[in-house]
Amino acid sequence: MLHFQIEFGSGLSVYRQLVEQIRFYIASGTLRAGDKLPSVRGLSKELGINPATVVKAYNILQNDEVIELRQGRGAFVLQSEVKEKKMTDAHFEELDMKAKAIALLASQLSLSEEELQNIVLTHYRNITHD
Amino acid sequence: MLHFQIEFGSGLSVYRQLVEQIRFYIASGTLRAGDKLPSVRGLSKELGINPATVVKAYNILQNDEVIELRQGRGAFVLQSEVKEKKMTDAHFEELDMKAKAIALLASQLSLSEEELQNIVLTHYRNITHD
DNA sequence: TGAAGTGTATTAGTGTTGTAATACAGTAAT
DNA sequence: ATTACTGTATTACAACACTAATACACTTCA
Repeated sequence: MLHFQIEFGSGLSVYRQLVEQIRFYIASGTLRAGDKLPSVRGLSKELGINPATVVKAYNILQNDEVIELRQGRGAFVLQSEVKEKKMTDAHFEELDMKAKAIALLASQLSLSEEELQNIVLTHYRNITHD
Repeated sequence: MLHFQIEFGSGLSVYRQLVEQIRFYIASGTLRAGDKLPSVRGLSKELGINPATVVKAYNILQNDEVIELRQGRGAFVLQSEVKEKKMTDAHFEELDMKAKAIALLASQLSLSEEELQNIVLTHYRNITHD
């Protein structure tokens, strides 16, 4: 059973969080090619958000050829492989900013170096190792 | 010389990015108590953003008692210590989401486990070690 | 056939975010 | 006093994010 976690005070819009999480599930192998995603109405009800918000997320993923939408059928995963991105300056800046943010949060929560490392690497291995 | 990096397509609003980066500079010791922040007009011009956006970021930080705004003088850092947060479920979810996002990005950019670990830990040590 | 489930589309309204232009008020240096 | 720097405040505007309600069209299954 798929589980989505939406943070409402995070500053990141709901549809972007959805896109990000679905991408992660595909990259980590939890969702594979051909798998069916939750229906627009079902997911919107489960998360307490508007159907149009789910539609927006699904449309973005369809546009990126990550999923396919079939009227009357549902939404289905197209790719199970991770598309690689070219390493650009912009990508590095993005990564660096995310790293700064997570390091700051971890320090504020008094996490040790090992705990922080553990959380990040667990997710990384989840994606790459499978 | 302070340097701010704003990502416009990131989905995170400009004022939030500013708040986040200033918090990081304070936590890492680059900015210390009593230090003067860039002026509203100066920073808005440097970053090519609207003065009101800088004002919004500064007001949030003032509200959190991180900086102090003095009319005619400028903006000054109040604290140089990092306020610790209690570890709540919400905080853990936030950390976990950030970890997922950074792990996914790193894998898409073909970064090795060591490279990812290096970037995150460098920032973490930058904050905690000083 | 009919019902229940899918995605699709439209319109309207609200709140947030950021821009733009302008004016006011306090501080510091000359 | 004057000048040039500070933060403060207001109003208007545009784009984005999300909600709400409604209707349409396709698919599946009993």
